[in-house]
Amino acid sequence: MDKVGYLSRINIMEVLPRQALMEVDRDAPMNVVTRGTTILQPGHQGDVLYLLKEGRVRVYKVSAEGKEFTLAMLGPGNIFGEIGSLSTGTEGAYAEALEDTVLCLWRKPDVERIMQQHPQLALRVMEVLSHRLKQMQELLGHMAMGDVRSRLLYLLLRLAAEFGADDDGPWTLISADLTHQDLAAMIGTTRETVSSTLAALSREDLVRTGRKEIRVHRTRAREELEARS
DNA sequence: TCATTAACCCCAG
DNA sequence: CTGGGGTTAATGA
Repeated sequence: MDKVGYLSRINIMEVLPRQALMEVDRDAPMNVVTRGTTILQPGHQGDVLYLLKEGRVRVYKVSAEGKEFTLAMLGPGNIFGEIGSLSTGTEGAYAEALEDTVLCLWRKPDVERIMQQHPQLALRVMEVLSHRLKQMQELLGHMAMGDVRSRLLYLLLRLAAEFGADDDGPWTLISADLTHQDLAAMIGTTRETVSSTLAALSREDLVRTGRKEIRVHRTRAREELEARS
């Protein structure tokens, strides 16, 4: 796919005409980072917006004791970074490339110029960010109130919605290549607890686990979450 | 209820 | 063979 073609698949870019996309492409050259690279660090995030074209990026914070908490997993089509007071939620966080990743680095003056010329883009950004905000608020509610069991169920449902592939009737396969360690970092618990909680959920036939793969029964899981909260 | 510790197995690199 | 990942059980906050 050509470079402009790539750009048009970035969610917020859908609203731009081709000519504007070419302009963005000129301003924000492609950039390849290898798996494991730290893209963002607390404190050092210049006025840059990153457009994620290929690969996966994990956004996380580190506690004083050194424990990591994952804020978001981003896939192709997403944006992240900060320009001035326009924040995508990465402030004070790390961003790490989970695989070899292709992204564009879009600087503040260029972003502002395009936005002034194409107000639809600004509106689109607002939509994307407010959707993200809503999700974070929902997540926050579940994190603050629930026990591990319901936090995990909620997380699995969200992952199923984002990375899920319906394969077997009501069962949804979460194809995000996540370890128990990763799941633990997303709900603020430990590997062992995730493991035994998954085993328990599996006994109740709410999830099915195999080597490196997790399937969720979406309707049953959702009912369970409603019932117990 | 859950974190922690620790011991174990499995498997891919 | 080594290290990462998954599982289970005991203990104690």
